[in-house]
Amino acid sequence: MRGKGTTKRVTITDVAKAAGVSKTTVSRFISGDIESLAEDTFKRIARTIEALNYRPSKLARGLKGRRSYLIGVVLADITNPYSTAILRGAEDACHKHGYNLLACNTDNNPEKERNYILMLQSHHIDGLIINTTGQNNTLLQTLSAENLPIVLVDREIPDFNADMVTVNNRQAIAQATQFLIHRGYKRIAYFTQPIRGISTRTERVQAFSAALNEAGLATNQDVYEVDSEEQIRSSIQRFLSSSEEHPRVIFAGNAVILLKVVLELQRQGIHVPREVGILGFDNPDWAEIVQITTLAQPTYLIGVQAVEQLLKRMNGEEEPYQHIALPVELMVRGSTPNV
Amino acid sequence: MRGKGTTKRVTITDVAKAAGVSKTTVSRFISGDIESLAEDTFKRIARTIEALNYRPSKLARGLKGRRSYLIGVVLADITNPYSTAILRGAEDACHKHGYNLLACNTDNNPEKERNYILMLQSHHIDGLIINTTGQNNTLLQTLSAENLPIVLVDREIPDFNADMVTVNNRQAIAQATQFLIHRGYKRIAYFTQPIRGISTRTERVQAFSAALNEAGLATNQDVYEVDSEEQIRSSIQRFLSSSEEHPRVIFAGNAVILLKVVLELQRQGIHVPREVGILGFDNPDWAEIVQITTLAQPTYLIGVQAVEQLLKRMNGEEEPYQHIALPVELMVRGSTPNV
DNA sequence: TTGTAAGCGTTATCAA
DNA sequence: TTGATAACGCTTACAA
Repeated sequence: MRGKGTTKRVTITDVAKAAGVSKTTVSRFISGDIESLAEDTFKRIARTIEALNYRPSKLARGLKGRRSYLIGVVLADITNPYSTAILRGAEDACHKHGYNLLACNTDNNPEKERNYILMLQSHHIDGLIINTTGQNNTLLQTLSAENLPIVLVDREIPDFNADMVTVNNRQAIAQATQFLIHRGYKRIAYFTQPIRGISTRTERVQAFSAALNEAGLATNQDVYEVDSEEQIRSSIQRFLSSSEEHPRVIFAGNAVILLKVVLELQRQGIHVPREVGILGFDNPDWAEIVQITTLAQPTYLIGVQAVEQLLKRMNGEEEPYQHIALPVELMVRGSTPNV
Repeated sequence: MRGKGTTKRVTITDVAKAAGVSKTTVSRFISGDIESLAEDTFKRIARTIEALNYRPSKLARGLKGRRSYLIGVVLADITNPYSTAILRGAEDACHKHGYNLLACNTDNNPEKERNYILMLQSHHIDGLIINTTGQNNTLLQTLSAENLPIVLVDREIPDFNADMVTVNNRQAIAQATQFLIHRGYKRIAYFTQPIRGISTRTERVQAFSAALNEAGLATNQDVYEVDSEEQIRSSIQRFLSSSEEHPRVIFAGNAVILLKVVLELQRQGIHVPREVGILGFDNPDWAEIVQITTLAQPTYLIGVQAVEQLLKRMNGEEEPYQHIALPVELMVRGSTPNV
């Protein structure tokens, strides 16, 4: 009973009474079990529901053991346009199927993540979409074993059996790196957020090194794990002063790093692309304005697919777990001219 | 029962049995009613809960009539950085208090909005935060009358009694307009998304006209309601060709319009700020990169405040409804030089 | 085609 | 300090 006065909710019992039938019959109506209802009864119930303005309680339905119509989404950072787009896609898909989304934000903090997972569990979510820190694998395993459908997005967990929706990071990185080499860049620096065992970041760095090796270019020394402005500033300086004799370019591992790098270059008055080129993973809307070459992920689609996959599992599909890898598109813009 | 095999959830009954006490006693433990528990009992229950890995069901608690620990957030567009930031703030505040957020996206579509509100109701949400289309006022009134705490963010509803968290649009617009005039601009065009009775948009346009009038400048003919790229293109042309003899500037009513306008100017090769200045309401992260003067809203704070206000109401606070108007900050950048 | 009654996991009331 | 028991609003065997 919130607030002051108490207005009680219209329940299935009210409808049953008013329509002169049993709760069961009304329940059948609600669940769409129409065939087993006399036409007359059907109409009467329909009218009554309309008149009383009745809305079945998903809460009560959920408790009884079927579905809560709730899907949990646990993301590392809601503010990141990448996450937002996923959220958006997932939300649309949910709405289409009568589900609601419980949105959680972990800030890449494993404890917060754990906390959220437990909260979601206590809400009896029907499925979980998670962009995980990778530090709560046991808990996730348990939930999965308890038959909670889980879809991992963006990041994988080794030896974890679950559906996954990601992009093909290796291929994307290879494509972009080769593109840069073809354009004539001799020194390529890869800037990433701290790797910390996060699969996506590891994969991208590895693919980057592999692509450089394959092209016979120096490797490894040009991977920078950065986070703070200070780190970014010093890394940029280190890279630029060590590569003065060559055409060079910075490859930013995601949109967050990309933004910070661009801002820092600007602050230092370093001209793009004359002094250094730039290419970014993720394609934030401003990349077009600033004319930055990017790898665009189908983020919206990732969200939609994750929900679709969840729904399949919730409906009892038994097929082996799938790893859906969606394609990434290279958007060539002005920040990476031929050199 | 989702999936295939069925693992049943650990319930309060299991704990009670294992600990050799009644459900009631365990319930007391859960609800933090510690004083009425013997120390021995307390410890035993604690151990049992730990051992069985028990998590109380918020669903069941919700049904029983207390709280669902769910707060609904209905936003016009989750992708808009403005909305995202609110979501982020609200999410943080919720988490702090053990609540979860049900995130909904209406695309400014009144029917979708109505749909969502009803869905949220059926989940027994404890409170609602809404950035409304303004077309479901009756429904909102009803819910409010049924004691659902509601907080309006960003947009108001005339004659609607509820708490509100917004920014002071009039003051912000006045400040920015005067700033532009002081800088020497003689023609100022205001670009807004279709107004359609949305309070925020109306207010901003009115404040804009008022500020121009006060300064003795021509008014009204320079307000453009735009949405599609086509409309933006033609409006820009109309404005520029009608103002050739004066220093001029475009005032974008929000971040969505700002982005579109900047892109369009770029496509047409129109130089900012030499040929036309730009100022935007909202302060997306890329505004710093492109050096655009903006009005920055404390979006994160809006989300936090909305939740705090909700919690107060849920805890029975009876004070008159409040309208919290947070300050906007003018971020002066390169797109509006002295002319 | 419809209804009865038990139960989902909690909390509230009343007794002990 | 503890416990029985009846709700909360719905679904689901099982009957009729």
